[in-house]
Amino acid sequence: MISDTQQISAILRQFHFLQEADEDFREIFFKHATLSRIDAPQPICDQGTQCSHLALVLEGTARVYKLGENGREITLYRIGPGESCILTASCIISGKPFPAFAICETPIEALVIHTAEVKRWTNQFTVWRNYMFTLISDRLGDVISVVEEIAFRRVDRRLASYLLQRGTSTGDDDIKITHQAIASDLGTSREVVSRILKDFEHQGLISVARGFVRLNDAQGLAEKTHEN
Amino acid sequence: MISDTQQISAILRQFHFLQEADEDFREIFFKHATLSRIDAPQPICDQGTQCSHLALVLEGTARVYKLGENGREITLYRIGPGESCILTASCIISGKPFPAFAICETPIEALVIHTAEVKRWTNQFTVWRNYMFTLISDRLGDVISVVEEIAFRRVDRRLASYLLQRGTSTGDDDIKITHQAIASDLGTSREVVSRILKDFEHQGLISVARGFVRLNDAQGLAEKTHEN
DNA sequence: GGAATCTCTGTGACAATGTCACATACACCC
DNA sequence: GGGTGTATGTGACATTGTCACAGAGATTCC
Repeated sequence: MISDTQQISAILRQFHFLQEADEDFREIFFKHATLSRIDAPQPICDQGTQCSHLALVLEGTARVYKLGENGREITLYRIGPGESCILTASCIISGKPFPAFAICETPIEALVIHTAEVKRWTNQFTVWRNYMFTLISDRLGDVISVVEEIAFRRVDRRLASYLLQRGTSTGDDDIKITHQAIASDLGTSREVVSRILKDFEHQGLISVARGFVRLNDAQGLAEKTHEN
Repeated sequence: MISDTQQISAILRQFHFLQEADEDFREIFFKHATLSRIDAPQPICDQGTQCSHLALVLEGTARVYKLGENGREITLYRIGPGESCILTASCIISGKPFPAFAICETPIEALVIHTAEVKRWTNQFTVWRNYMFTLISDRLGDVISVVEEIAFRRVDRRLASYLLQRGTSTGDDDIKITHQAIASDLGTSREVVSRILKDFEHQGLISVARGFVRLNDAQGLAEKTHEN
């Protein structure tokens, strides 16, 4: 139950579908939503488990990933403010177990809604239903993009894209991350990442140090993303 | 508009959700559904196009795949009898362009429903809505499996699994397929497939000839799927 | 029948990527 | 300062992808 006016208006700003909702639905929504905090780093969903709640993220990010037999990982997508773990939703609706792992990357503040409500609203409210459909469609698109990336693009180009994206998203040219973490995002191994980073460094595009990467020549890096 | 009683009962047998539907929805469904035939091989949806119809497949199969810059392909999933192109549905709902290619593999007989109806039913009928959600969830699961496969499993093991599956699905030990087609399904290149098939042949597991593969030792092939 | 022309498969060389074992370097704690 | 983690570097080798081109069936056309 959420009643703080300030909180409610903050939530409305994040979740666009609530703005379009009528009073009826909003009332029910805030009545059943619970504000919850999760500390990072911490697993949220484990592969093969059933989901009992849906989380709408207000603050912080979570990472949804697959784990390979050999211990390698690959990130399927991230969930940030204004988004929601649709895989959870998908599991709720289809009743299937969660097919991946989800982990809290930064402390998360989220609205938590019980499975039963999610189901009820899906049948009852068009606004909510559309929100759910859009989420699932978007994630399907995300995952298809991941397939495309790993199936067809060379690792060095993907790494270049990755660094640029990480750089601009933080607004900074210093990226605080380990080689292992990059490898886990891209679905490759640490050694490969180290090798390519060293290459980029020799070419003067970046500087690497323990735990971070600095972009020196974003322009040059951008060229690496498409052709050799 | 579909009115032939025989046809209707055949359709009911294929699409489980229609059996659970009330008379109301069924009537509307058959009123707006059109029976359509597509000859193979023929592209159905092209990447980047908008979808104007949703197809529920009665007979035949279609393949949904991604195309890489270098001309390589990878199959995301197939659509068979009783299924439907959910990517289309997803696009219809989110209004986004189709993010892949779809092609007719065998002659297809399908029920075609216009976008407007799909949207209307989704808001109006619980049965239909659930059908749509289940489809999207299932496909999301399929695509996630593809990610797992290409990210973590070795090609030889995937190929062994592929052959076994192809074999049992036809009920025959002779699989009529070219190396290129296998490569396109697995998202690798023809040369790699040829190499591994030759390996398998030397080990007495299969026989290969122009345009087909014969399984000689399914047991041995099954062992190849998990460990060296 | 035989030549021309497809499509399909085979092959070797090499580049890119993944794996393994182990060395080295840095950070932090006591 | 030494010990203990964690992060990175490196070389050897296996797997996979790419390229260029060679043959081997199949088909068509004369």
